[in-house]
Amino acid sequence: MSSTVDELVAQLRDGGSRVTTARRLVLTALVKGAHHPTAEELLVAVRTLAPDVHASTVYRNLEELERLGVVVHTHLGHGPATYHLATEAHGHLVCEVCGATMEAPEDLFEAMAEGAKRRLGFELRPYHFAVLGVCADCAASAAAPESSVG
Amino acid sequence: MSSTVDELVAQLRDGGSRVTTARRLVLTALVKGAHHPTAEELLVAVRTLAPDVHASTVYRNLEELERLGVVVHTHLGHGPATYHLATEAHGHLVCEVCGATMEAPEDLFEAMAEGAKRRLGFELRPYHFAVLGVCADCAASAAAPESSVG
DNA sequence: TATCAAAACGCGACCAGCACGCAACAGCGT
DNA sequence: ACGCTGTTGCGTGCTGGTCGCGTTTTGATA
Repeated sequence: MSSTVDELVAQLRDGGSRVTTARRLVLTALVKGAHHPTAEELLVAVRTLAPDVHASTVYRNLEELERLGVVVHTHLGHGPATYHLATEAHGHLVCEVCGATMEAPEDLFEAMAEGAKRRLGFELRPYHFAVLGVCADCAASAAAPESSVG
Repeated sequence: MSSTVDELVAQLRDGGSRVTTARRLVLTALVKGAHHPTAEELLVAVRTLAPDVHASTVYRNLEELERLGVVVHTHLGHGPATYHLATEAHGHLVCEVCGATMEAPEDLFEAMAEGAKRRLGFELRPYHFAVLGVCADCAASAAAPESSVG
């Protein structure tokens, strides 16, 4: 599932894009770094190896990579967007209370997708925005007497 | 279903908040105005009757109204948040291609909510972010030869 | 009806997240 | 090695929203 940097670089060339240091480092950070990096976090990672890379370069690279279908971005909440490889696309469940993020099982959306398609002709792409809710832990805390987090 | 301004004003007083001109006008705009107004659109509506109301006043009022559970906000896409009365809360389906917004049938989320609860202990609140996808019209256009929107 | 503390307001400054224009630079086909 | 053109660094700008501060307004009380 997880692509190598070289494979992604090949995708770039196939798409007619050039392969630059900054671009390769962005891909490396996406392949080897944390799970849901923001543009800012990617910038930091890139700068550990190439300190002069500018923020707008990272934004432009992410835009280009997204155009080529190499990466996708997802909104997990009110903060900045998070990025990951298109091959790792998946839905997200985010707890409104504690902010915990979990990957949604692939089939969780199936019944809803099928219903939307059949009843409305609407083809769900439920990966772009997270689905919010309350995680098991926070639901338990809310039921308990002392905690009313807010 | 749709509350009156007076009822909402009563909710404000119950919550310990004062009732000001700006606040009443925000509520009026929410009750009588378009379906998914942004803060900016609410500001414009308010200003038709009270031209000197400041943007930050509208933002602060919406924040306070949300804290009191009178209104909720929803993100329909990458743009500004949209607001509506808490009594009218519902899920949204937004077309990634043409931007069309539709209200999701209440039961569309049922199977998914039940699955998330049973398998992950996660209580879905699927109203805060829209669920994206491709609407029937755009799906038809994409299938047709000439169009490949992007 | 007058008083007054606290809530809300107007205003401007500020912030995050990101887009853009431009000149210099660098990838890569030749 | 050359040159075309995509990419970069840098600054500047934009949108959507927040914050601090001094003034005004609300509404409980006298």
